[in-house]
Amino acid sequence: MEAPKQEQGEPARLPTIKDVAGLAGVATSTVSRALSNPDRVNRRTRERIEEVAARLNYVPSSQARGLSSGRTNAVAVLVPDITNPFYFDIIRGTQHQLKAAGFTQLLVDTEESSEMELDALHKMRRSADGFILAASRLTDAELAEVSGTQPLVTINRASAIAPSVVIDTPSAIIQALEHLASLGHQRVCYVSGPPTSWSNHMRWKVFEEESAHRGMDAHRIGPFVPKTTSGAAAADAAVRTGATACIVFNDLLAIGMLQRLRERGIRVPEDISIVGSDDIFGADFCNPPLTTIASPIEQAGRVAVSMLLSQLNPTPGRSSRQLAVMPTHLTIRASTGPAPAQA
Amino acid sequence: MEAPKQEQGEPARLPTIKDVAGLAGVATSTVSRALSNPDRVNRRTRERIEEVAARLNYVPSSQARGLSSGRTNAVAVLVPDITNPFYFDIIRGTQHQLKAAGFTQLLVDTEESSEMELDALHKMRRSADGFILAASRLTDAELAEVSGTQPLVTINRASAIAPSVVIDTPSAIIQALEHLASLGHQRVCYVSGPPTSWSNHMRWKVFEEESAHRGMDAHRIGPFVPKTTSGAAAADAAVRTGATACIVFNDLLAIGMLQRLRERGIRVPEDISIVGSDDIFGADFCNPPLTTIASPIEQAGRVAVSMLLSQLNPTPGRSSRQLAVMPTHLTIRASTGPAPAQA
DNA sequence: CAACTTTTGGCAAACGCTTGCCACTGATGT
DNA sequence: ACATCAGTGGCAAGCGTTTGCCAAAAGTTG
Repeated sequence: MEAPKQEQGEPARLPTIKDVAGLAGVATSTVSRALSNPDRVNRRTRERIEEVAARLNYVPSSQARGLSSGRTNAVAVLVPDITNPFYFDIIRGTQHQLKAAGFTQLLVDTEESSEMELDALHKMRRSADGFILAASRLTDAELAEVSGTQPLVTINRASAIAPSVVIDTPSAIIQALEHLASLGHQRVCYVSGPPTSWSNHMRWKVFEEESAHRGMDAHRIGPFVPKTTSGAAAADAAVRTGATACIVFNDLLAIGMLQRLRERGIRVPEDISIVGSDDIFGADFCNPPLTTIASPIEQAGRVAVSMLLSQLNPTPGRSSRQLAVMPTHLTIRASTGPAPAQA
Repeated sequence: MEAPKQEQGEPARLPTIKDVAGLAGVATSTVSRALSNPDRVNRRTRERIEEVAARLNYVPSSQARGLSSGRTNAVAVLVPDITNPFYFDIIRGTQHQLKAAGFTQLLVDTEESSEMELDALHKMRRSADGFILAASRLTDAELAEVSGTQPLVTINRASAIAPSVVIDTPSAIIQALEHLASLGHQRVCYVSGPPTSWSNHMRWKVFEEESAHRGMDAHRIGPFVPKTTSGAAAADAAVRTGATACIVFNDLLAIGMLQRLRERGIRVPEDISIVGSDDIFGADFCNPPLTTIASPIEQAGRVAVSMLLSQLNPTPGRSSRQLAVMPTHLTIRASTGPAPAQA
C-alpha cells in the first residue's frame, strides 16, 4: 500500500489574532476583546473585526487562550469503566451539556482504581477547569483533599464535601421491595457490586432496613465485579441462598445472571425474580426483559455539568446548588413475577 | 442546601518549571530537556531535577507546552452518534491506545451531520494534533480537502485520499449470504442504513453482486435511521418483501426489528431469519440472540490510533500504512435458521 | 467653553514552556 | 601542544492569547 504521500507545499500557517488585527487595522488587544468581550468595544469596530476574522477563517488558539487567561474551557469527566453502558449514558449527558456551554470534554477511564482517579485529577489539574467524578472510588478524605483544590462535582457519590448529584436510591429500593412484597416474595437477596462504591453501600443499607421493616428475610451476596461475566457466579450464589427474588447492584450483573439462570434451566421469573438497576441499553430487550430501577442517568450527567459550571463562574446572588437528587422509578418488565409456591 | 463554601486561603499557585529550576539550581531550559528529552542532559543532573520535580509535585502545563512546541498531545475522535454502542467500542479502542501513548482524547459527537463534522475539524485544528473520523459523513471532496490540511485517519470509510481502517465488508456479506444459502434461503433482503454511510453503500453493492452470483432473489429496503426505534418500520417493510432472510445494516436496527417481529407474532428464525452487523453489546443477549457479522471494532479504534500516531511522527524508514482491513466473521446465534417451507 | 466622565482602543507585560544557538568543559586525535 | 569534537547547560526569543493600565476621543454637564 504505497499510496503517494501528498505533501503540502505551503505550510499554511494558521491565521493568528495578529493577522486579524493587521487586516482590521486595530491592535491585537482590540481583536481579543471584540471576540471575547464584545461590549468592551465599539459596535462598528467589532463588526469589522468579525468580518475580517470570518474571512480569514480565524480560530483562536485554545492553548494560548488558556495560558494567558488561566481558563481552559475544558472539563474532565472521570468514569470508573468506560466499558459500562451506565457510564455511556452519563458521558452522553455531560458531552451534550458541555458542548452547549462551549466546553470540551476530556474523557478519562479510571479503571475502577482510586489511584488512577487521583492521578488523573492531579495530572489534569492544569488542563481542565473542573472535574466530574462519576461513581468516584475515592475515600472521603481523598475526596475532601481534592475538592479543596479544584472545582468538581460527583455523580452517585454523596458527601457533605463536594457538590453532587445522586440517584434517589432509598426510594428506588423501597419501590422495588414493595413490588416484590406485593408479588409474595419473602426471602430476598441483594447482589452487591464493588465494595468501594458508595451507591452499592447505600443500596444495601436501605435494602436491609426496609426488608427488616417489612419482615422480609434479607440476604446479601457478593461483592461482584459489575460486569455480565460475573453474572454466573452471582446467579449461582443467589440460587444458593434460597431467595425467590434478587435486587441486583446493576443491570450488567443482572443480565449476566439472567444468562446463567437460563443455562441452568432456572426459569425467570417463575423460579426466581430479578430486579436490576439503572435501566441501561439492553435492559429492555434481554431475555426476559429486565425489571429495573430506572433513573434519568443522562440527565444526571447534564445536571452535574450545570452544577460544575455554576461553580466555575458563580453568580454573586445565589450560591450554587450542592446536591441534586434524581428521581427513580421502577420499570417493571418480565423478569419479576409472583413468588413460587412454597417448596 | 446552603453548604458552607469552603474557600481556599492560599491560592496555592501550582509549581512551574521555574520553581523546579530554582530548587535544582539549573536553568529552566535544562529542566525542560531533562523532562522531555532525557538524553540531552547529564544523568546526574536529570536525576536531581526529577527528584525536585517529584517533590514539588510538578506537572507541566500542556497548554504552555502546546503553545511553544506546536504539538498538543491530543487527538480528536469524531463519531456520528455517541449514542450508538458501535461507536462506544471504537471509542474504547481509541481511548485505550491514546492513553497508552500519552495522548488525550477529545471526543466529539457530530450528530450524523457532515456540517458539524467539518466544523469540528476546523475549530479543533489547533487543539488536536490529529483526527480520527469514525464513519465519516464527508464527501470525497471534503475529505480530500481536510486531509490535505491535517493528519487524520478514517474508520469505516475507505478512500485513496486518507489512511483508513475498514471492516472487511465483502467477505462478511459473502459469509452471511453463504450461511443463508446453506439454510435454503432464496429470497433475501438488505435493510439499509444511512445513505451517506460508505459502509452501507459497500454492503449493498456486495450483497447485490453476490446474491446475483448465487442466483438469489435480492431485495433492498430503506434507508433507515440506524437505531432500534427504526426497527419497526424496517421489520414491516422487510416482511412485505416476502424475503425469508434479511441482512441488516447494523445490530441496532436488527434488534429493533426483532422486537417488532415478536410483537407481530412473526417468529424468528422460523418465519424469517435476521443477520445483523457489528456484534455490539447486547447482540448476544437479545431475544433471540442475534446472528451477526462480527468484527474487532475496538481493535479498529486501536489500529486507527496507531496509524495516526505513526503519521504524526513518521519513521524515516518505512512509510506509514495507508489501509488496514479488519477481518470479520459471522457469529451464528439463534436469529437465523432454515428457510420456511414454501407457502 | 471648561471641566468632567465615559467609551474606546493601544501598549506591553505576563502566562509556562520549548528550542535554536552559543559557550564552556573535557576528552580525543594528530 | 594544538585543533577538534561530543557532551552539557544557559540565554533568550518566541508561541498566541488576555488584561491591567493608560491615553485619546467622544459625550455630558453647568
